[in-house]
This record gives sequence, C-alpha cells and structure tokens, in this order.
Amino acid sequence: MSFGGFFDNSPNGGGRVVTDIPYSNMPAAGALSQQRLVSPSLAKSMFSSPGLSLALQTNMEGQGEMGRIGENYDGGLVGRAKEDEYESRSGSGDMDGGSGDDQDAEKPPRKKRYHRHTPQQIQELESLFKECPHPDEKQRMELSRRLSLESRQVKFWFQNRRTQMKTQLERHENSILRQENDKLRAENMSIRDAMRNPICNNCGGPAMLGDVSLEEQHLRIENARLKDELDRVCALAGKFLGRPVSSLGNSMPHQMPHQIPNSSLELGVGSNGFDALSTSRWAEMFPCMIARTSTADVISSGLGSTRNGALQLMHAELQVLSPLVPIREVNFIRFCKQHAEGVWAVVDVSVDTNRESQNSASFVTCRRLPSGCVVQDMPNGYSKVTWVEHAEYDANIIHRLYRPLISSGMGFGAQRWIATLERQCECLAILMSTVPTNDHSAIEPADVRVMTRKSIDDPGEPPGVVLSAATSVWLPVSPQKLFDFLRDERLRSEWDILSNGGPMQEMTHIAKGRDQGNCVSLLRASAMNANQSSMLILQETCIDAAGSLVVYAPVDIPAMHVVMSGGDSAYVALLPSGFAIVPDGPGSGTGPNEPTADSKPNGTTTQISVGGGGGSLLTVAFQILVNSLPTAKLTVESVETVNNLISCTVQKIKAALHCES
DNA sequence: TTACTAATCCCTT
DNA sequence: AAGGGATTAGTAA
Repeated sequence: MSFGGFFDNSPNGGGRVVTDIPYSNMPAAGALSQQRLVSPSLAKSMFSSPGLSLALQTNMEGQGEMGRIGENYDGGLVGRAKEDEYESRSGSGDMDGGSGDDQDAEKPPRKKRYHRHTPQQIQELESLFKECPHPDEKQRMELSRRLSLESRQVKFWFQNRRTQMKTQLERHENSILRQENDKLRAENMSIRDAMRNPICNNCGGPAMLGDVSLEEQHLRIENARLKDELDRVCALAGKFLGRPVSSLGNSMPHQMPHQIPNSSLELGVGSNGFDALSTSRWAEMFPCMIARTSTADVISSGLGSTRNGALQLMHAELQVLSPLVPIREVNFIRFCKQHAEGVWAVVDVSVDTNRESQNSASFVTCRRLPSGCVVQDMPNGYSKVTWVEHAEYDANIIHRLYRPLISSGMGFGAQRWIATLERQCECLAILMSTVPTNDHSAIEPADVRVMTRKSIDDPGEPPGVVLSAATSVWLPVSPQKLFDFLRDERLRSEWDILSNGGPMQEMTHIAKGRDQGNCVSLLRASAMNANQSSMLILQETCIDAAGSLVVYAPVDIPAMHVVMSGGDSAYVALLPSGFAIVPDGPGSGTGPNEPTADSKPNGTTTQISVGGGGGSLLTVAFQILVNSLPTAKLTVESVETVNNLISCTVQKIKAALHCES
C-alpha cells in the first residue's frame, strides 16, 4: 500500500500487514501532479520495457502511487515486505511482469489487494454515521481502535459515505424531475392533440373539418403556430430562470381552464401596431382593461432598435370595470418576434413568481396560459390582428351576474382585446388625420387627445382624501339603450345631481370614432342661481363590441381656459366618475353595428334573467373629494354620503327607464 | 455491463 | 491540516 499499510481483516487474511511503503517517502505534491498525466496502462507498458525501467525507477523513487501501480500490474507483487520494496527501488529491474510472476509462483497464494470491511465493521460505522455523519477526530480514533481499522480508513469511510449519500439524494431528485417532465410532456401532447382534433362546441362530437369555415381553419393554423412559438419561449425563459417553465399550467383545485375563440380583425394600425402591442403603449392602448402594468425584467431588449426578439418579464393587473369581478394579477413573460416580412407576434405566458399573492374578493392571482397576438400587414394598408387569450380562473369568485359575460370571453377574452383595439385604432386614425396647429381658438384635437388619455390613464388628481365607490346592477334594458340614455345631456337631470335639476348643454363635441358614441364632450350644467357661474363637465363616452363607458369629471373653469388656450392639460385636476355598461351575457352585443332599437320584448322586469337575456350590467362608480387635507380621516358620514349618492343614482336611472323592481 | 466501495489526488477553507 | 470533489481501481451482481 502506498500509505502506512493496513491490517487485512478478511477471514483468510489474519491481521497481517500486507504492504508498506513508508508514508514519509511520499513525494512532493508537484512531482505527484506531473505524474498524474501518465495513465496506468501507459505506466504499465513503460514498466515492462527494460530499456526504460532504470530511468523510471530513478524518477519515481519512493512514489507511493507508482509503487502501487507497479504492484497492481506486475502480476501480484502484493504483500511485499519492506525488503522487497527496497530491493525494487535499488534498481534490480524486477518490476517486469515476467519476473514478478516467477516470484509469486514461489510464494503461497497471497491475499488479493481487494478488500472490504467486514459486515460487523460496516454495521458499527453505519450506526455512528446515522447519529453523526461528521465525527470528529476523537470519535474516529475511538472507532478505529474498536474495529481494528486504521483511523485513516475510518476517515475515508465516512468521507465516501457522505458522498454516497449526496449522490443518492441527487439521483432521487433527478428521478422526481424526470417524472415531472414526463408528466408535462404528456399533458402538452394531449392538449396539442385536442387542438388538432377539435370538438364541436354545439354538439360535443368531433368537429368535422367541413363544419368550420375557411377562416376558422386559418385561425387554427395560426393558433398552432403561436403555440409552437410559445414552446420556444418557454424553453428560453426556463433557461433564463434556471428552472423549467411550462407553457401549460397545472390545473389547480377550483380552477377551470378557460379557452376563448380567437378574434381576428383588420385594423388600420399599420406595422407600428406591433410596437403598440408589444410594450410601450400597451397599457395606453387598453386603458379600461389594464389597471396597472410594469416590466419587472428585460431579458432581451430585441435586435437593434426593433423589438424583434425582445423578451421580458412583466406584471399586469387586468380588470373588468365592476366591483363584482376581481382584478386579475398576472405575471408573465412576453416575447416579441417578427415572423416574416410584415408578420409580427407578441406572445405572453405566465410564469410562477414568488410574489406574495394577495388574493381577495377584489384581487386574484391568475394564470395566463399561452396568449398573444399576431399582427400581419395587409395589402390595403391595414393590419390583420389575430388574438388568442387563454386563462385559468376560478369562476366561483366572480359574481353570478358577471359569469356569463366572463365565460363568453367579453370580459377578459380575445374579443374584448380586439374590440378595444379596434376602437382605439379608429380614434388614433382620427387624431392622426387632424394636423395640430398652434393658432387655435377652441379645443383642438391635439390638446384634447392628450387630455382624454390622461383622464383615463393617469389623471392629475386633486390632492386630498378621495372617496371612490362603485356598484354593479343588472338592468332589463339593452346596453345600447342604457348607453344612449346616460350620454344624452338633455336627459342628464334625470339622474345627475350635478345638473342642478335642469338639462345640460353640450358645448364641444369631438368625435373619436365612426360611432357617435365615441366622443369627448364638454357639458355645461345650468346655473343654480344667477349669482353662481355654471359648472363644466368634461365627459368621454366610448362604445365597442365588448361594452361601453360614460365617464365624466367636473372641471375648473379657469383650468379649462388654460387648456383651451394651449396650456398643459397634465395640471388639470380631474376626479372622474361614471358608468360602465356590458351586456349581461353573450348574444346581446352592443357593437356599433347593432341596431339601436331594442326589439326584444321585456315582459318580466322583476325576474332577473341572467345570461344573454338582452339586459345590461351597469357599473356605477363615483369619486368624491372628501377633504382636501391629505391627512384627514375618513368619516362614517362621508361613506354614507357616497353610498347614498350611488343608490339614489341607480334608483333614478331605473325609474327613468321604467324598470324599477 | 453497471453499481458499489475503498482509496487517492488535489484543491479550498 | 482537515474536508470535500473528482477520480481511480478492484470487484460483485
């Protein structure tokens, strides 16, 4: 042995010292490390060459390692006594395998070098290991004495045992990961299969290819392409995060996978639509849908100045404008890619982050499965936008009133994104076509554009304690009728206390789309008395296939003058209130193409029929400035005030539309 | 072959 | 110097 030798405790060994090279003869580390470059087999062949042996002997004098190799390979020169060692070191040349065999043949069969500790020894070692995998020197000495093992052997044993433990653990972990991986792969495959063999939504049977329109088939292909893109994104994201990211979520208890058909639309946004949908103007594009958004991390900012290849970790809060529908918090990775000339894709997929989820009645963490859009340039200068939205959500936390709407996709689904996008693009087109000029006497679109965006996105708010309150109710009137009623300034006195009991006058009207309902207007209430100046109200209304809004805020007349003469609208304090109107379910859309007249008979007004009954879900939201001191406390009285305000307003609306229950 | 184990080398602490 | 990671070598299943 290279070190001080050991006792052979095997049954036929009898505790004899089998080999010994004095430990003190170990070479310096430098010599050893050089030696390691030689492989055992090479060493063997070198040793068996007589011509080389002398030089090598000199070189390797006293090297325990080579001594061992010599023993191992020269045919059983084991158990050599010290004298033998000295003999060989003296250069007698008997390192040669042949001569070694001769020597061996004379001696009785020696114990092989292979050795294992006895079961008793192992048992003792194991029992100590169980208590203490890191015994100190004293414990090891004690054990070595008891087991007749060298303390070095005990040390090695523990060392090896620990590494063994570690590899076992690793192996176990690996097998778990592999299982998980297999499971995800299987799930992935089955979902992909399901996509390929779609089930008919109407009858539940397999959908015949002939059943679906050519357009739908195109959408399916688009969908599959998006899916492939997602898989690549997930792989990339996983590499970045150092853990696997699945593009398909594990269904959690009480969560229902929810799929919404794709929406497709041709938009006049041109190729810069890609830019708008990818990052910077995302939140501005969908102000009513995105309550808040931020980019947590930019993994890749894209190639050059384009957004192509951009990969970022994002956070967003998505909303439906009603207190009865919790805001959805989503954390996702967004990948932007130019597919081909004139084709761009923006793909989002949820990742699990360790962010504390603050789930409550009004806030819920939601998983966004592969979602996104493809923007495709069309020959007519428009862009075709295909939107896919997949999300997993718990239907139970959504109020019964809103479930049909949400499950139809008009709440968080592709339809709503597309409807909003269409409306916004229309508005942009109008604003773009009006070249802003500096010498304007009235409100110019350029000014208004900034102002109206701000009023929704980031209003300059008056300082102080603001009280906001909102409620949602079902009304047996069509969304269009309700919308038309609320935005009619001549009927304002029927519900608005700001009207002072009289009609309002529309002073300015700026169209933001083809539909009359998409506009910004400035209203003037009739004066309470001769001494008082009349109040101004800035109002924006909008309508698209997904729903409509009437939002208004009283404005300061001096501030309005500043804005109208070209001042900065960012300094105008706005505290908006208003209404959000959505259909009570699918099939009663309020799109601009829908007939205004409600032809549906509404015989039963007392019975609340939910689900595409042609009625509306009205959300009323009020904000009032309770106190202009930011330090002021909220009082019970002010809460009651705003509550009264809301319920009175709802009652008045119901009365005016003849639908009191 | 693979799995296991005793031991070694070499590096970090 | 001690401990640990990587590696080696002998052997069993």
